[in-house]
Amino acid sequence: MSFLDNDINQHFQDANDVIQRHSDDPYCDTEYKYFEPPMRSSIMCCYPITHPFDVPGPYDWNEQTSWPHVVPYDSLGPSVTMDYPQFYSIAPPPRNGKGRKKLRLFEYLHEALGDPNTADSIQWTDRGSGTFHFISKNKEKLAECWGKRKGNRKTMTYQKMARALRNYSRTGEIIKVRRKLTYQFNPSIIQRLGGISHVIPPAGHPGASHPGREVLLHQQHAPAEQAYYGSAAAPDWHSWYGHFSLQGDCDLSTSFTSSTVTKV
DNA sequence: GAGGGGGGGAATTTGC
DNA sequence: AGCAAATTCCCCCCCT
Repeated sequence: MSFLDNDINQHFQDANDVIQRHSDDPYCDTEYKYFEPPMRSSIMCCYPITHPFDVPGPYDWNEQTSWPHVVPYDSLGPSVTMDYPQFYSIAPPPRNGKGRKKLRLFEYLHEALGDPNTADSIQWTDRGSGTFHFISKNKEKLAECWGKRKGNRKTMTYQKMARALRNYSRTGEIIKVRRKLTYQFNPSIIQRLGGISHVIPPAGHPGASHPGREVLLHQQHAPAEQAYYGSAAAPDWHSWYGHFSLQGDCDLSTSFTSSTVTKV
């Protein structure tokens, strides 16, 4: 168990505790829906998985050619234009909540991704790989909503929210995908938040135990889709990370070869 | 050149 | 009080 995993485990143990305590709260409560963590069942209902191994995951550590293609950015449904005014009617959060951990941004984003009401602001690009993107038109609304939920003094903007997201690159909780407004969750984050990413780096896998390495994935056909780390030290779960790309721009099975990965 | 998106340094604020 | 996380401000770069 890596240092990162221990830390994340602690966070999610706490989150689960809270979820258990509030399991009677209706997730569909529009006024306070973002005050409380979503019910586990609510999250899971978004991911109709009956068995974790029924669904091929993108993070098969041994079979690099087995990853499914992902949803093309351009093929996103018409939901991006849907209007859900209730989503933004969110009151400030209660201060000094006792026995409750601070809501993390990635938790909020994951929550938003599981809520159809936020589909006009944030959507899964590929749920299986934990990749999501913001809708340019409404990303500021989501950011504003996040700021309100946190009770910030000033209005949250996408730029500021993105700054926080970039900080996640250092911890590896979320990394930036080299595509506009697109980010990717660490699979362990997805799994613990109730997602479908079921593949966990094996105990002996470098991604589970050696933080600090950096990787730059050079993909032959679609450099614009590269996932990459910046200069900051990032955890080395780059195997799952580097494996990701987007259908239509890059063929995973052909692009990810030993010769295409450069360790910086 | 303008605008949007992205990256990051640094200081500050906030909550645990 | 100390720390982690997030916020805020700022500047810069790249791309279209």
